[in-house]
Amino acid sequence: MTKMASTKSASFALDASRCLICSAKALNMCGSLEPEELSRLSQIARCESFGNGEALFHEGDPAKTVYNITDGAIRLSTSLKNGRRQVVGFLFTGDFIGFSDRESFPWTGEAVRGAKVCRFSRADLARITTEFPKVEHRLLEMATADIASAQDHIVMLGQGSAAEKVSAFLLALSRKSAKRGGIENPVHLPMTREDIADYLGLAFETVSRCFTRLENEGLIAIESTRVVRIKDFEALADFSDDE
Amino acid sequence: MTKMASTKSASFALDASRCLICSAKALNMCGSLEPEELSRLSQIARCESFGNGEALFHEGDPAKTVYNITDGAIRLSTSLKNGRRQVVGFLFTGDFIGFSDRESFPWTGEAVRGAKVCRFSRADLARITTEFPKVEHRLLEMATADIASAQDHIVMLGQGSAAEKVSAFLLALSRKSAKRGGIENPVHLPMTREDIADYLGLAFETVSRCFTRLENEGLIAIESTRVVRIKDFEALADFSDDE
DNA sequence: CGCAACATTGAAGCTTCTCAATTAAGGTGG
DNA sequence: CCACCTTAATTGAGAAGCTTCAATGTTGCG
Repeated sequence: MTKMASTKSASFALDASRCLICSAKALNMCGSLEPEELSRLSQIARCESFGNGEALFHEGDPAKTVYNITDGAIRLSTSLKNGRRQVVGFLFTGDFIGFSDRESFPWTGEAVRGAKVCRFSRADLARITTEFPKVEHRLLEMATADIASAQDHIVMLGQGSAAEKVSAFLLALSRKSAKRGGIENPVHLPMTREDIADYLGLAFETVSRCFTRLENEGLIAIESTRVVRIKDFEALADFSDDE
Repeated sequence: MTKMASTKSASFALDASRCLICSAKALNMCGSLEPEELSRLSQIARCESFGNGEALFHEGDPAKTVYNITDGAIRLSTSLKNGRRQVVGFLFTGDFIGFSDRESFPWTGEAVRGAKVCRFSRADLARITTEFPKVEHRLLEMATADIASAQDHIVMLGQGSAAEKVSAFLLALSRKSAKRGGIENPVHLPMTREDIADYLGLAFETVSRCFTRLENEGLIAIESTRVVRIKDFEALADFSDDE
């Protein structure tokens, strides 16, 4: 793993436009935060950057901080005694890291090909949520979205063949990208085949074979290793929980 | 499915001792609710009972209500086009149903061998959370627990052999029972082998074979179809993510 | 340019699924 | 209370799919 000591706590300004807790745009859903609330959030936030594969925190570290991703992608994973790894989730711009009731992080968080985050001290955030109920309301909304995402993951893992899982994964990535304002169709895959395999509970060779097969069947086009164009959304969707 | 028209909206009193939102005991974790808050919650709650296999709501129904389980177990599941079913979760006394940002329920909720719930109108609850931030704080805690539970489920689904999944499932059931004040060891299984299979992404025959094998290896004793005694916690735990 | 990490492809083996038959359990009505 | 009928659970054998082991090809970074 490339370990670049690239943490930059130097940038003081909170990138509010990309930080979902603070973003006025995101908060339109539930009424916007007052300037005072935004200001208080800015005071406790610290922006950091992480390089390719660099860890934000490790499984078991005391969970004193939470994060809001402002750019890039983060991989949450746990490793099991047998040496295997389960990727619990991929998080993208706008997503929140830190919904856990435990003293220490239940997963390792690593940047997938570079990422920027806003870091909050859990204690600071707790003080602010007590003071400003709207912030807590926003957190509950984000936790609810997290639950939906985990349940989608459960359905992906539990049902169907390897090819169905990979199809569902591609469609989910596409959908999530569109939802955060990115492009829908040439799907960009920041993660490796092994990451995808550990997310879907498959061997990485199997994932690779599924990509090849989906391309041969004309459902996708592998434009490059990390860019996949969906050629037939409906067929892929049917495939992902039909055949 | 046995369809008993057993819904009893007749009982007006809120069983606060078993309703985690309202339970003073549960709220000790985060400071207790004021009598006024409890009273308001009681006003909007309605207690209902459901018989064996009876549905509280179906996938796609407008999600106008949320529930808090006061007795029994509920199975949340989605069915896929190919006819297969994924059980997204089993919920027990104290658990909350309704963390979803969608207009309609993303899953079907059914009683597993009889259950009692407190039903709340989502709109009523929203009014109360606006008025009483402590209630929202409590909801966030419950949502966080839900996320942890979903992630445990993800790890169970993604990793290991069928026997490892079944071992992990038994240990998780035991732990959850102990956590809500029930017995830890002879694990009671309210659900069928098929329910377990659909939860773990296996065929029900495979689940059955795993029970038999775990018994033959001396790790468990099947006291009856629905009661399993764990004879060797450590071996089962090692087994569940080692071998 | 060269090395190291990532990805693809092939073949053999093994786990799980599917299909099928049998046994056990649970609930209903006589 | 027992017999019956339906549902649930167990067990077996064969087929399918995934994983593992192994080799080769590709990409990207220093």
